[in-house]
Amino acid sequence: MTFIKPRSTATTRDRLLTAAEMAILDKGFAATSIEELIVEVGITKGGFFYHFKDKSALIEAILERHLVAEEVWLDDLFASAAKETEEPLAQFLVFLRLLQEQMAALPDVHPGCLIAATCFQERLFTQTVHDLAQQNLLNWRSRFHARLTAIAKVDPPRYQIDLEAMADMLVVLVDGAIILSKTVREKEVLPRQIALYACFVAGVFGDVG
Amino acid sequence: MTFIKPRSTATTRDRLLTAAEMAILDKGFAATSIEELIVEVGITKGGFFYHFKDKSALIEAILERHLVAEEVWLDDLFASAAKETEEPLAQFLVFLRLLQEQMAALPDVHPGCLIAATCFQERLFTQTVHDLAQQNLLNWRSRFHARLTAIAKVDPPRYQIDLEAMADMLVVLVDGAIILSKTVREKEVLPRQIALYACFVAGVFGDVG
DNA sequence: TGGTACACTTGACCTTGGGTACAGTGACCC
DNA sequence: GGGTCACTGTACCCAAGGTCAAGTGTACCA
Repeated sequence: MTFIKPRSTATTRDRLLTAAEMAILDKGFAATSIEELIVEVGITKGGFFYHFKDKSALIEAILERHLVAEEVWLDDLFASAAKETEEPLAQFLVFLRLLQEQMAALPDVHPGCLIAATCFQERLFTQTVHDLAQQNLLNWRSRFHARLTAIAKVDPPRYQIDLEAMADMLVVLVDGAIILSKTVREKEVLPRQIALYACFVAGVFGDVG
Repeated sequence: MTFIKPRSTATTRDRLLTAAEMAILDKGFAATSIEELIVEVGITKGGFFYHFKDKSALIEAILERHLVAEEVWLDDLFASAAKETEEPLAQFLVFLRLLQEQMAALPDVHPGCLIAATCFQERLFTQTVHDLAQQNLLNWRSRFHARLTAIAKVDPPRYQIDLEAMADMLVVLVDGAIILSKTVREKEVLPRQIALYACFVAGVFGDVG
């Protein structure tokens, strides 16, 4: 009766993470039970707690993995943009266009932002989780801020502007657009906001007709 | 032993709503137990379920009350702005300034947006809750869109711009800024984003130096 | 004055789900 | 052939959501 699958090293843990990430983005952390995850992955409760000491450890691991993946993804987008042009403003606008295209290409409403999902569950998570989320957003902020500073050096802004707030604005727009998009069930919201942000940037630094 | 307080009509229900709203904004819906609410309000479990058939009914009621309060608050801000000037663009900019001031005056990081808190808990709530949230955001969208259209009639935009996206942008910015603000624990984020949005609006429609 | 509706209380009980504990067990590795 | 890894299986605890039925003081109304 005891059907034992071949030893699967880290695969089971990874499949657990993937199943959990999808379920959490889909319906939220609290609504995702350990039970359904182990059924999906095909292990038992003991197996789950062998990998993660509790539910919080699970979301910590998801966030960590997510952070790395997102970093790579952002790097790729920046690299693609850098291939097209060397001029900082043009490069940033290409990056925004790529970002917009990727968001528009998603089949459904954006599955949602893990950070935001954890943000409204304060007491449910450990400090580590909140620290990871913070680190992630600060990373976006500083990356965009560096770009904007580089742009401002070449193309000084037409009027006095808060570059740090402008860097934050993209982060904020993405998270906010996901909320609006999910709530009103319109997938165009996110790409449209990115496009509008690009307009803003172009209007501040460039000469738009 | 049975200590019976004077009949309190709707007060108990209202106190329950207030306690729940604060707790939910503070730590999330899932982390808020019925137990702690009834202790705070000083009733028993039976009393709770007398007022609300379940936890979902509680958040429905909170959202309903919130929707009304927010509407009044928005109306007041618009009315105050209308007192200062009649010109649509100037009026909207005054409104944004007032909004910014109110957000900056909050003692802490903004307690958070109920809509966003529900958005990432899809399966935990009833359809009614999501419909209420949707209605709320669509209300903001259409209000701001009406303002922007009025502005565009008097001061045509300097370049082709998507006014609906621009209306959404304010909604998106507020929700997104709350997330960023809560996550990185910087209360200035929200007022700064509103200020930046005002810059954007002024830059699109007005003549800024 | 008496009746009825309201706003609860009390307490017993059920279920789900997170979490613990621990003794196995097959596969793989040295 | 011994140890470790990656689990299984079982049994059990606790918190929290939720149900049910019977009771009780208060207020208002006829």
